[in-house]
Amino acid sequence: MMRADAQRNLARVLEAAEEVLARDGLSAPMREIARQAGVGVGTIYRQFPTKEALYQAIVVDRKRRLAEEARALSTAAEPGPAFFAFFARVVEDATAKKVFADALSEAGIDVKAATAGTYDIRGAIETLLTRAQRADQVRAEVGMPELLALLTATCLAAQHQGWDERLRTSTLEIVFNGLRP
Amino acid sequence: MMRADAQRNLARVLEAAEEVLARDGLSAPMREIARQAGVGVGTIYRQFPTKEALYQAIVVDRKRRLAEEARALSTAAEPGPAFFAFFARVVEDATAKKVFADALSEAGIDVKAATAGTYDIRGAIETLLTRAQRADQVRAEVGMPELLALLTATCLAAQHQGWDERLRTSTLEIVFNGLRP
Amino acid sequence: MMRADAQRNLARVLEAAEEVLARDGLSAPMREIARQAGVGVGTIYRQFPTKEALYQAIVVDRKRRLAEEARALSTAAEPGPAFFAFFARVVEDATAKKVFADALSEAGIDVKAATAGTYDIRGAIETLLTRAQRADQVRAEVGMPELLALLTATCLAAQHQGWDERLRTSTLEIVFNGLRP
Amino acid sequence: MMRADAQRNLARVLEAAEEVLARDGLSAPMREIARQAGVGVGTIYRQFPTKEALYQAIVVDRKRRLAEEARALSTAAEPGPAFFAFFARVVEDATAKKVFADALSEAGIDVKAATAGTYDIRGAIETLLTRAQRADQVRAEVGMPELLALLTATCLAAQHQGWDERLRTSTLEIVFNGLRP
DNA sequence: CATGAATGAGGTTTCATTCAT
DNA sequence: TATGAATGAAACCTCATTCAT
Repeated sequence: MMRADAQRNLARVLEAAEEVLARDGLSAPMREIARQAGVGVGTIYRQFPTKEALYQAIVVDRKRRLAEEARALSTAAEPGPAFFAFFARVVEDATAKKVFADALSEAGIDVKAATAGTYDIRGAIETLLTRAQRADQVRAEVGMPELLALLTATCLAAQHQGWDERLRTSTLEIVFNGLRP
Repeated sequence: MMRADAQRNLARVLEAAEEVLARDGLSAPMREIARQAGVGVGTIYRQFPTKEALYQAIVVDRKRRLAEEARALSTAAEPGPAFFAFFARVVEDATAKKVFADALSEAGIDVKAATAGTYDIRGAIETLLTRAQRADQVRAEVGMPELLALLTATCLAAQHQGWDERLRTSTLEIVFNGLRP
Repeated sequence: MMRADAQRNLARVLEAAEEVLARDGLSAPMREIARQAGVGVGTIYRQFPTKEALYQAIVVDRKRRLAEEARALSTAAEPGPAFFAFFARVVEDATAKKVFADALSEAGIDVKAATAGTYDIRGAIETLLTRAQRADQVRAEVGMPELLALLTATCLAAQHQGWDERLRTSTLEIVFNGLRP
Repeated sequence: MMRADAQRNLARVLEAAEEVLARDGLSAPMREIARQAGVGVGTIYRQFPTKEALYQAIVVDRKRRLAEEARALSTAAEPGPAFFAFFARVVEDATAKKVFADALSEAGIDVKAATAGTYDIRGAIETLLTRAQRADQVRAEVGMPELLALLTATCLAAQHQGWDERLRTSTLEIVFNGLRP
């Protein structure tokens, strides 16, 4: 009973935090997050000892979903479309729900440390890349650093500038052109 | 006579603000900027009535330099290399000196309004693009929205993740490949 | 349960504010009020979003007490003494506890708006006046504007100059002579 | 030449200070006074070492004018009308040009000390009072303390509430009735 | 265990005063 | 001598965090 309650509270807090922080920026008050979640601030602090910890949790949560999507596509029949679909999906996600990558970078939080060991998002993405390259759908000289750099870049800009679907599609088309052999 | 002093102080303040804000983010205390500039906080507030105003001034200053570079390249003999050199230069700039585009977006500052009318950075970039397209060095379907989106994206990521020269070069190569016909 | 604590704190804040502001004027630091009340500054700001709001609250509180006194006397057997007793009482109050009418005027606070609808102090005073005039204890040509003007005048001066009881009595005697038929 | 300049500057500063402080209250910035006077703040500080000193100077100036008026009326043929005319004149003055008596009280400035020895405003007023009493136009039991209390009271209220001529006349009529035998 | 009132350090901003020009 | 830029203390106010209820 209690565990169910706690679980639901945690989910509500994460959801509220994601929404509020996306809307009002990293400096949004904890009060506002609590209000949005319909709980007291103390309830948040029970789960997350610090505001930073709450941010980390959001990122971890998002990375978890990202890793799931990557893994789901890593066994697709067609490696090329799977790879580009994942890329497009991530950017779309960033536009709609925000990733906070920038905010987190700015806050000096070490995201890698927080997610290490929990699940292997990097490995999942690498699988998508390698398979696409083996299928000759992505140029061989594209490495993980470049891929992550491009992913981050498009996510950040999509989020910051609020790319609409049209702009997102046409811009990604250029990037995809650059990735293809 | 005092004017010279004021001018020098203003320059020092802008320089210090750029450095401190790049280092500590948008939430860096004004005190720190003042200390870095070697002036009192009141001196900053005399020139910039608000923290936001200071940010705007930095962005305006940076845009001015950008516009100058764009214009300088807009009459180059080879439009293609000029275009890509400008792109690379902007991203390099973002890595080294920061642009604060993200911070400014987050703060809800309308950068366009602040720079409108002073100089035409957009026009200067458009000239570069058009000339490169006429020289068949850039695909015809690339428009200003896509170009600005890609510029913003790479600048943001380069700044956030601290791209080194190697990563910058290889990543931009992919983007440039995408832009070329 | 916490409500009781908050209520007591609110009372302490109002009391402290009244005392400190009466002593040090409108420019007394909030810190001093907080110290006097034995709370943190944040506690005051939780109840009163702004310094002005705190002032308003004090005035409203004082007006409430004034209205109560006026109403209590409005059914007295002898309308004349009741009227003059009220007048004297208000001035005595101003001397002892301050009314801040001046401070509030200076701050540009619309006191009437703040108290309107809550209780009818003006009506209560008008009743006292009308009854005293019907009993032929106050000249017929005295209207509410003149009465309020005289009340304000004596309160302000009593507060500013710190009238002692002797001066208050003798000065009011002159004013009362002027009000009597 | 210089002396003439300085004299004119001093007058301009005093006038500007009176206007600005009357309009914006005691907390008006020195900058604003300087701007209104058309001089730099340094020029004010050359004449008045401190803001308080400037206030004092304004009060002294006003008292000087008041004393002049009192003396001018102290030899009038009819002591009664002279006395009441002076009273009315002072209140009218307070309405139009403000006296800052309250502001000065609030600032804790000892006005008496500042004016002592320079001219005898108190003596001039006392002469008016005594002559009016000898002419049986003012009640004998009215003393200087009561008179000054009433003057201050009406001036303060007139200033604070912005008495129009009508209210001023009718209210003073009541006070004058109280002063008459 | 959840709540939200209280805390108080620290942020932005103002302004009396000084002093180089 | 007049100016106004610079100073920096101190004001108001916010908000992460704690803790009594």
